[in-house]
Amino acid sequence: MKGKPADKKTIVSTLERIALLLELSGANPFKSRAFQNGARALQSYEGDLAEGFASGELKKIKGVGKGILTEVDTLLDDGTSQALDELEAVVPAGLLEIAKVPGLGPKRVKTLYDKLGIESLGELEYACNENRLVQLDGFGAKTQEKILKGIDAIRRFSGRHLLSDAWATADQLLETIGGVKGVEKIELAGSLRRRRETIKDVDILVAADDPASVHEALTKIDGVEEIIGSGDTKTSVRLDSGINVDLRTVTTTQFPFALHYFTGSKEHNTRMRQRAKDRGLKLNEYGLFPTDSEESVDCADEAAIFEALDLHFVPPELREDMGEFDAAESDDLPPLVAEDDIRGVLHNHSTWSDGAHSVREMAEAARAMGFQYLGLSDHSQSAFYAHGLKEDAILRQHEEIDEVNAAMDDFVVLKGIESDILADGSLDYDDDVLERMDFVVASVHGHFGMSREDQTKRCIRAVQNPYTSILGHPTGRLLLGRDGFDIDLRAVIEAAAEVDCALELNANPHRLDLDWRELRFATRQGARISIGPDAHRTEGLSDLRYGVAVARKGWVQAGDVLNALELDDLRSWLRDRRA
DNA sequence: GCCGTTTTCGGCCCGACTGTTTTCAGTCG
Repeated sequence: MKGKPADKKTIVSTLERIALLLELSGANPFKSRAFQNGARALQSYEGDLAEGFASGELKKIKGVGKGILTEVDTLLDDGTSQALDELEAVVPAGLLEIAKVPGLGPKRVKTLYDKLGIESLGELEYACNENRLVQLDGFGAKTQEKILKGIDAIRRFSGRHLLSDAWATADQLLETIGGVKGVEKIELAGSLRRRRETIKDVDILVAADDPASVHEALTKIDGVEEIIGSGDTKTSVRLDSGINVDLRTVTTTQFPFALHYFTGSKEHNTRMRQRAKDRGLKLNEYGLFPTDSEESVDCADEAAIFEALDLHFVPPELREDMGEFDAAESDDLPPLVAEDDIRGVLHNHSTWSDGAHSVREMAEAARAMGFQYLGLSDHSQSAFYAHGLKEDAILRQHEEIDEVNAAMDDFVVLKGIESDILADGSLDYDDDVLERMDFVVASVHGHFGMSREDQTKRCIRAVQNPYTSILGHPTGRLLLGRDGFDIDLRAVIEAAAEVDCALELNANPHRLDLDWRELRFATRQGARISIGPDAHRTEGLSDLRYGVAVARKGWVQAGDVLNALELDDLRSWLRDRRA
């Protein structure tokens, strides 16, 4: 069936789908991995895939060979993939769902399908209730019970959690378990330490004299709903919030190796191990071993492990095998932005639109956090749902801001607006109103369903408007809720960089938009990033920490961040932008 | 399927835990 050309995202996800289907079809597992690797390699390819294919650049990428290029070719041409079509003809779609049940991998999913004809979650549940799994080789009563629980959990929880929720849970656990007698070291590991935007489970690593008491402490914590598993070195529990916690114990000597290992990512670890192997060493969670030796190389901390493999220290946020090895080899790792670098915040709401606190309350809270300025950007007139401001309300709000400013000599409230970007890409007020603003955040709040082409044009027009200081939450996504709207994001980023319009990294934990994967592209184009809390109450200001965390993950430096500027520098930047 | 300053064939990261076994396969991270 002829279709339209696939974009990069579709091509990457198609290759990943092929990899999973290959596993489920019982093919050579290395073939499946090859497709996974190929998908990853293309994902991190900076250029345009169609151009790269035409010029022969894609052929040079490690992990992309003849077989994968064949699929890419047809996907680029008409969006089809013969490999995918053939696999989908053989493997029922429901098996992909079933593979998400904890404890069920490709082998068992295949067994269930081959022996019992199970090809959907519902059928699986029915078969468990009919006690039909126990008759199969390798299955037993406990497995059946576990699968039923897994199906239930999938339905109750998406299985993933916001960075903010997982982080808050982890902070509490670190305090409680860190207080257990005999605990020498305790650290967060896993995707939470890497600051991924959503988290599957909280990983905690402990070095302790008496591991058993540490494991016991976790199982006794308030809010433990189920103990999933418990051994000498690992305990897993599910909290009533639905968050899973994995606790591992090691010795003090092993700690740095285990911390690195359990921090991941899996892809980063694979590269590290290969790198160790290339140097005649074996790396695992217990140490770094020369060939034929039981004695590990001595490493006091993670930095020493990197050093032993001729690398500079890679901050956890960057460990995604997305360029950190090249940078760590050549000492090109950037100094990442830190919370201390932030001088103020530029996207906030007050009671004038849909916020919960007044101008003065927001200002005092921001000042107490050590900021120099607060940019107030209430909603614009088209945003009826959020009590957007008409022109006369803007005038009155500005009077109130002047009063608040007059009462503070070491802090400034900047006059801004979060202007809806209308369907045609224009802003929500006439120029003479925008002229009165210190800054403008322009955001899409409606017409999400426009075509990719029109949406792209719309946002490019908005960033090219000299009154637009910042493009707000550029994709409109809500994590675990809805995908961003269809848009050629890179084209918008390039357009913004061209005219020096800043891009927002919205720090609200539900958004974290711009995505960290795009931040590096944006800063390379020279675009400024505004880390905005989008606070609707004073407490919301502290969401900034999630924004900074994700900015770090996107290789952002203080010099890239608009609101790391001192007030005077920010003001002149805003003036220049408009000029 | 991909890769190769020992290779065009024969590898492809490694270990813990679980549940099923009676020495191990499958799953997970």
